[in-house]
Amino acid sequence: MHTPHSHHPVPTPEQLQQQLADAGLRATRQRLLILESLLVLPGHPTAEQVHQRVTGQLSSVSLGTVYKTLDSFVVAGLTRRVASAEGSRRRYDADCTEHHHLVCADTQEIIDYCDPKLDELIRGFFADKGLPGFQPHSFSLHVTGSRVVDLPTAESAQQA
Amino acid sequence: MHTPHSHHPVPTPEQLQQQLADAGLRATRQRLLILESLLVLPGHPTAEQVHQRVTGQLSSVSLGTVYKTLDSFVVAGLTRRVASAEGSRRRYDADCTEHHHLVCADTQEIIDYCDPKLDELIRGFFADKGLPGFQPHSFSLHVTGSRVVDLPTAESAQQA
DNA sequence: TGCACAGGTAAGAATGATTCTCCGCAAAGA
DNA sequence: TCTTTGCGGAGAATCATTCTTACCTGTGCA
Repeated sequence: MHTPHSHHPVPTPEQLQQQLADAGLRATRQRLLILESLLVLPGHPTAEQVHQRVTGQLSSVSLGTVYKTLDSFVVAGLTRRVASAEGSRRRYDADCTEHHHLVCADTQEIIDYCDPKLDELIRGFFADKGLPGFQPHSFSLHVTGSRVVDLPTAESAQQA
Repeated sequence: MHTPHSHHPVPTPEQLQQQLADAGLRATRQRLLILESLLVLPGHPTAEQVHQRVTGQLSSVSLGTVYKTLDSFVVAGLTRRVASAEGSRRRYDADCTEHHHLVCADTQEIIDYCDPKLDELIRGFFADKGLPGFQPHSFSLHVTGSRVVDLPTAESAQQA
C-alpha cells in the first residue's frame, strides 16, 4: 500500500548522524535537532515551527540558525522546499524522493503521498506526448482537498 | 492540441468588465488595468510585476492597491494564488479553470498547461484508488524542467 | 601543550514583501 | 441631492527572511 507516509517513525541519532555525514555536513547538536524535527513534525513545517520544537530541547538555538541550516540542507540535497500557494511562509520537506502532496484546504497541512503506479502513469503520459520546448525533470502532483475524519455513515450509525 | 496556453490573446475592455461584473466587483479603472495585466503578463506575475505594468498606463496606482485588489480577485474566485517553492514572492494566476503548471527551473517562469486527457487520467486514478481519510477536490500537476530553445541539431546545422 | 584555522552559532540589524490604518473621494441608492 | 458605502492612495506597521558581526569550538599540526 502506498498511502500517505506517516512520518513519525522516529529516527535514531545514528541515522541522523549518517544522513548529515552523507550530505557532507558536520553533525552539530543544532543540526541533529533541526533534522530530527523536520522528520518528526507533521505537515511540512515552517522554519518557525522547527525552531519552536528545537528550542524545546536546546533553548539557545536561534531562529537565524534554523533558517541557515535549513537552507544548507536544501543545497546539500537533504531537504527541499515545498511549493505552497497559501500563506507566505516557506515550508520544508525532509523527504527528497519524488513524491506528491495532499494539501488540506482547511488546515493547510501538507501530507506526503507516494505511489510508484502514479509516477509511472504520469511519466508515461509525458513520454508519449512530449512537450514542445520543455524538458521535464520531475513531477509533483498537488491534490487539494479536505480531510475526512471517518465520519459515521448511515450504516455504521445503524450498527450502534 | 493542448499545449501550454499562450495567454496574450489580449482581452477586450468589454470582456474585462464582464469578468468583474460576474465576480460581483465594481469595475474601476484600477481593477480593469490590474486584471488585464494579470491576463497579459506571461509566467504568472508577482504583485510587483503587475504594479509595474499598471503604472505604465496609470502612474498613480499604488502597490498597496495592487495587493488589495489581487486579494479581492482571489476571494471572488477570479484569480488564484500559485504554489511555488522558490523565491518568496507570491504569484498569481488569472486562470481559475483546472490546469497544470510547467515550472522552469532556470527562469522561475510558470507556464500554464492544460490537457483534459491528463485530467481524466489523474481523476480516474484516484477514483479507482480512493484515499483513506482524504477527499480530493482538485488536482494540479507541477512539472519541473527546463525550457529547450529549439537548439539546432547536427542535421539542421548541416543544412546551413 | 600551544597555536592558528575553518566552520558554526547567537544576537540583532537590515531588507523585502505584504498588510494595515487612516483619510479623502467617487459611486450607488434613497 | 444627501447619504451611505466602498475604493484607492500614502505611508506606517508587521512579518518573514537574510545579513553582519563577533564569539566559540573542535581540528590539524608544530
